[in-house]
Amino acid sequence: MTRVLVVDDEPQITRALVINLKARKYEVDAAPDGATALQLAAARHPDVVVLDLGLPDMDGVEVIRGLRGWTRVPILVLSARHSSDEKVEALDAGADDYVTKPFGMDELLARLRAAVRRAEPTGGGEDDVIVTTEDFTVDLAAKKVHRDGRDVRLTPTEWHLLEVLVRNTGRLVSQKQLLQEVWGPSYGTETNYLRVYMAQLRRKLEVDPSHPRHFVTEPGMGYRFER
Amino acid sequence: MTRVLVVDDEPQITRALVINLKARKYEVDAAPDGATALQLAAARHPDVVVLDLGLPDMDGVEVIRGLRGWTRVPILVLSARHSSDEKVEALDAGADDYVTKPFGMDELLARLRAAVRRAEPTGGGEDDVIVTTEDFTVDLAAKKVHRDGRDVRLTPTEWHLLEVLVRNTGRLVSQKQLLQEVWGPSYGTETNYLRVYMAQLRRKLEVDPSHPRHFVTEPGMGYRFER
DNA sequence: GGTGTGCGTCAGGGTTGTGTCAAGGACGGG
DNA sequence: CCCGTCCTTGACACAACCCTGACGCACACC
Repeated sequence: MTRVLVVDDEPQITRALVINLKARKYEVDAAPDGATALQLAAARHPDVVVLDLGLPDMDGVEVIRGLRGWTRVPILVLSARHSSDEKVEALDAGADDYVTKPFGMDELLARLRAAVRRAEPTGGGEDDVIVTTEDFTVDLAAKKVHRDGRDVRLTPTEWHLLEVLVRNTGRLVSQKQLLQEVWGPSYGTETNYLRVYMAQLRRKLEVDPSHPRHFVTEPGMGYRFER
Repeated sequence: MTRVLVVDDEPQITRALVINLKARKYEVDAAPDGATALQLAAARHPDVVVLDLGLPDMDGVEVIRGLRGWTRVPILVLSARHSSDEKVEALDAGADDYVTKPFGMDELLARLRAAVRRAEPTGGGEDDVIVTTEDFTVDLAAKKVHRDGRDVRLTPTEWHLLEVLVRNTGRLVSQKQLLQEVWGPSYGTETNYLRVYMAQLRRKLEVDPSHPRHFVTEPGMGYRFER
């Protein structure tokens, strides 16, 4: 769940924000002043900070600097002041966005979503899904199979077949399902394809291809991958 | 140098932006419509996009979606419309910020700096910007390739291709992904480009280009960079 | 014991994909 | 305006891959 830190000294604004955010399944902390804000930020590690610049104890820009000293958490500034200088100062101090009061709740929430979204880990960083057996390992992300200290070369069709089986480890996959996932929806009866390619997978991956241990045939039904 | 793509159909606004940006040492491209914008974005890979929503040929939100299909480049939206719905739609489509016209140049520039700043690579998790193999080294930060004690000259396209492969060291990168990341989202089937440029990379970096050791072909699937 | 069905194995040939080369065109700098 | 660099495009040889048919085997059933 996304955690938001709301920093504002006006109770009615804080309350409105908290209610709206909680209704949208955000987890919300609230701080009425800068000192509490910095403390809460350190303790709770929010995913985004909504910060009113007009605080009783310290300048809002100081709060931004205090946060930026150790975190890149998105900071969305609220302020009653429209002056350009104020905005520039806050943004250059490290704020991510600047909304002037009075603000529309819809817009604020949209800006908040945008701030949270772009802080998300980069899409490229897929966690490596690696499946290990006693005889070989399959890295689904890198599309790599490792065996006896070396990489095993698989053709596209072999890969596709292996992928479907491994994603259903331990489960029986019907011949029809395999055919349709690998060769396309218009296939379903060409079981000879399966026989050929299962044989190739076994030859490349099984210790004793004629007595398969991982790629098990369920006669009349389908195949099953066992670790 | 930071590269900015300005998308606006009003010449006076474009001109004002271009002048102000160039004075601050930004490199600027300009597009008068959505189609040109998408094309330029693919060709030039800007560090930030300033986008007017009121374009002659297509809806600005469509431009946002077109960009978000393949890149996370910061998008700063300009618009004459103050309506909350417009803002929410643009932000949720993937825009990073929304500025209503008329806008103050100081504020716009500050928001632009903020957008560029937060897009910078994370200071904390410094990955290896230098990748070393037995035969050559690649410095991703300095955009340099070193081999046998001297720098290797790469063309922009060669470098881009190398960069994508190196950032996915060990992982298979599909031909489609390579084409889209290097040549732009509208490419995906022009595998002959890949063949030509892979050959050039191998000629410049492999000890034995006809028996590549680092730039491995996975027939029918893609290419893989191995250290 | 014969017969049918499903599965595993093998090798050839057509199809698709890849490496390589060279020519033409776009672009920018001198 | 010319020249060099870079990108695009087409042609061709070669390699890899996929499909196909034939055969053997195991098992179940008649």
